[in-house]
Amino acid sequence: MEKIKSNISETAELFKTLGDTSRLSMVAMMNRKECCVCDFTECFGMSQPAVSQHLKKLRNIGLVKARRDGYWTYLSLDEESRFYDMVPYLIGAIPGIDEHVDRLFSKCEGASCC
Amino acid sequence: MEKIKSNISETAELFKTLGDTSRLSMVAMMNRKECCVCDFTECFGMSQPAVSQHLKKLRNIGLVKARRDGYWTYLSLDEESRFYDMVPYLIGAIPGIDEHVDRLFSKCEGASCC
DNA sequence: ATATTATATAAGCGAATGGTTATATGGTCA
DNA sequence: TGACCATATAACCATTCGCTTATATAATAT
Repeated sequence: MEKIKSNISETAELFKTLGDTSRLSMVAMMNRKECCVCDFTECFGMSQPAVSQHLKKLRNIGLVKARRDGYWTYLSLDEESRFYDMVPYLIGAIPGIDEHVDRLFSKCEGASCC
Repeated sequence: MEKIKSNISETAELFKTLGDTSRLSMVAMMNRKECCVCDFTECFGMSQPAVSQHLKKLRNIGLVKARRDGYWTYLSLDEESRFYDMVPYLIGAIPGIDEHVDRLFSKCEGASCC
């Protein structure tokens, strides 16, 4: 009974978290491959703390996990997440998403991790 | 090019709008059948202006349309909306949604439109 | 006309959001 | 050790959110 209610609010929380252009784009990128924090700062032209705070929200709902390797931290969709299976559909529903993600990745060729 | 970007932000806007438990529940109810404003005030125990403002957001993104009949205004998902086809999937992805919507509808039996 | 009913809008308020700059953390390398 | 790098966190600020109360609007009904 209460579990149902919490399912609703958890799903609402997912949508809320995806309801930001930057985070939605990040998830779209991670839906294609693992990404480095510096990829995001590079291709969004966004400050490092801003990226870090967006990623924190994505980690907080369990959608994204982090892996550290030397200097860099790599982010990817967490296949343990209850939302994991929804992501490809949600992202796939965005018209022109493939071109958008292409363009974003082409912008982060200068990122320090590359 | 710019069109793609706007697709992203429009989709983000959709998620943001659905990222609220009340609005998500309203959409889940309308996904089953047309609803009256007073249904919502009744089953959410929410004030009339609060409901009205939530509905305005749903109408602003074109997801919901209104039909007036005498005293009452009836709301439903707008089949003209670019998001219309996504709704059943998005709602269907919420665990236990059917029971939740059942419970909500059972709460609005006292609504003035009935 | 006037009263009544459902709904919309306006104004105000506390809380949350998303950015900023400054600083802390923690791994790497000389 | 100490300097350096990527990332996280803290503190702050302007804007947005979601509610409230009060009032406006528009369709009945008497």
